[in-house]
Amino acid sequence: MATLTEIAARAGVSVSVASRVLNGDPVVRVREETRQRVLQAAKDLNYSANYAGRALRMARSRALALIVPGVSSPLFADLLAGAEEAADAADYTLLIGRSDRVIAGGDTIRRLVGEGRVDGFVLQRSDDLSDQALESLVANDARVVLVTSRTPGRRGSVVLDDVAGARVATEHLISLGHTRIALVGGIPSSDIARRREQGYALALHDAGLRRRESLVRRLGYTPEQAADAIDSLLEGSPRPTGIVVANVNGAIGALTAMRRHGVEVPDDMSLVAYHDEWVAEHTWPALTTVKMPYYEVGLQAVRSLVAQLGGKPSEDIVVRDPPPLLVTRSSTGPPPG
Amino acid sequence: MATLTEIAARAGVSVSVASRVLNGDPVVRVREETRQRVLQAAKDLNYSANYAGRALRMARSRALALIVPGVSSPLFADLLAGAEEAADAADYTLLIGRSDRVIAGGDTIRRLVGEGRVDGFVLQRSDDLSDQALESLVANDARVVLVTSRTPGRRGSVVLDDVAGARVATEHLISLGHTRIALVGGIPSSDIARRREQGYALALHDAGLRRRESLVRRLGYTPEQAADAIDSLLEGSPRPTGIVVANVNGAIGALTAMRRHGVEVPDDMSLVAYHDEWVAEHTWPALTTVKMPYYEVGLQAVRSLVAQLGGKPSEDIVVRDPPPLLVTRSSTGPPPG
DNA sequence: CCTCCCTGAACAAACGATTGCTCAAAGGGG
DNA sequence: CCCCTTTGAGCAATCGTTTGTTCAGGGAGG
Repeated sequence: MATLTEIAARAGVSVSVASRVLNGDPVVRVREETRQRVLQAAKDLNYSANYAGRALRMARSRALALIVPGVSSPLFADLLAGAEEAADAADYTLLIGRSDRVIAGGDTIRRLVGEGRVDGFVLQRSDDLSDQALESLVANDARVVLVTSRTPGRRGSVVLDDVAGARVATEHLISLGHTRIALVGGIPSSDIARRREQGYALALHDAGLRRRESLVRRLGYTPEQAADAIDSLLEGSPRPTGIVVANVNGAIGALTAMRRHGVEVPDDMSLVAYHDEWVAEHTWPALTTVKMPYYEVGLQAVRSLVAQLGGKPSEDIVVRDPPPLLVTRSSTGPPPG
Repeated sequence: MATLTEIAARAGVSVSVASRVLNGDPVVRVREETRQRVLQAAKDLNYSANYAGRALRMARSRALALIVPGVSSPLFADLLAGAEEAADAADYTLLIGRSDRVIAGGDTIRRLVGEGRVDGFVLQRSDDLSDQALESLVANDARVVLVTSRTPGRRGSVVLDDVAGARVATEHLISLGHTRIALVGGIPSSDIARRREQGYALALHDAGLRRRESLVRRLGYTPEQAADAIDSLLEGSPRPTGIVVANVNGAIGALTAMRRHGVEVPDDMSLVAYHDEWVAEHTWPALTTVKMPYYEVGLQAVRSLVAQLGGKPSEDIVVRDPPPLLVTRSSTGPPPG
């Protein structure tokens, strides 16, 4: 908790010299010996610049917020790791907030930007954060980058290549010989869900397979919603032999539902999930998944935000590198018969 | 981004009056009409006090950090929710940090306190955060409250009632008629693991059952470590008929291992896990668990920290309310035969 | 010897909010 | 009519940094 004044006193210089030396100000003109004295004093007193003083003077907090719907997913852990990496590299502090608190009227987030605690934020929308609520957040002059999801009319986003990811999942089933392939997808109002469905459709089309509306469900990504989708698919006819579940949490609910129906996976029916997380390895049967590059999304999002703060125009990025990775486990196999 | 100066100008008063009115300073003496003008001006301009200015003057950031080993567990989500609740109530902003970054030499955390960005923090140690590293963190005059785990010689902690929780798990198996009950526990150097083992031992003792060292494994909480523990337990003799796994992640690995050995759960062997999270409902079979009050730990930890910042002495709390809750699902049943 | 320029460093003004003091005007009591 | 108290509000210092500007001294060139 040493102040710059104390450093200066100990080094026998003025605060301005101390400041310039410690910040490596290119304008500085000091004797090497003086410079060393300042550096030594700072080290002795374990100095680090008081955040409030600096932020006040600079009108910049050098902090960024990562605001997400839920904090408890391994997917989020990857996103966070990437974001932290980029924030560290740019010498920003990264704060974490939950977007449901934005909705809940908790003004945590609003205060974060309103009080100038952060210079900008990376926002992963939850499906129930309305466009309007979003805009009210963004109304302040804080800079924003959206991740995984986009909003028409708003620039600044980093998203996964959902089309390619869903395509990889679908093509895996096709290559195993499946022809009746169902999709358990997200709600149609979500741009993410639409992109994934598009990838699914493209894969079918390229393989010369017919896309049947009766094999598509658009209920949502929770285990319960996916279970409902499975119930309904199993009642229909013809039954699919392979299912693409557009989210790993949904796939877990799907497995439960299929077990309830006495459907053996993968002997009776194959299941491939979009997204990979550790629990996929421990379900029964272990889930075949498509791993998407969340780490890179976090990384690029923060980089893009920092660039924006530096005055660069905002950009819309699709992360294609690394490409979606098929992780083959035990939930997929050739169709029965 | 309106400043106090702008508010004052708009209301036709001095900044000092504006400040006092907006902060409800009891010393203030203003005409009601003047007061209203200030309030109105603040509302018109959507004023919120600049954080840096206030923090500088007050030498307080009114921010707290919650520092945890990993961010991707539903258990953490509960802890976080409680902490946020308490922080909001006390009008503090809550930041989140990862303790592995403390170790990794990333000085994110050190900066958090060194630069005065936070007034104190709640720390959940990871097992590999050495006492020494901990002390170096705490060396600064920032206040700290430890959660879930304790360190001898350091005051200020909030922990679960691990003894009671492990006891509930064990007693559940006892009440089903099991007599050969194994424990898959954590590493002995952890105080958490020791308390859970103690609860297990107490339950056996109270039921008049013999505690056999050959039925205890102390490898750790990851799925892999628990799987190893199961492998070794199944080779031994006599085989247990019921197993307490001292962590839900471990239980998932245990299920995988038991399936590999052809052991039917719960017909051949019962499994009860310490900690409840949503995935426990979707494993096969669904896991019987003991739910622990993580939310309250977060709540109490922040409350205690805030009290400490207010000058109160630090305290060591064991959260006993609500008590451990047995969630019965499908992984437990009477012993075979 | 005078002037000019460079070096090395200090001065001082912000940034926005808080808070102890001061101060003018009004009101009341003697 | 004068003095004292109370009311209502403004003044100004301060927190720790950054940064544009000033300034003293010394050396070099004319």
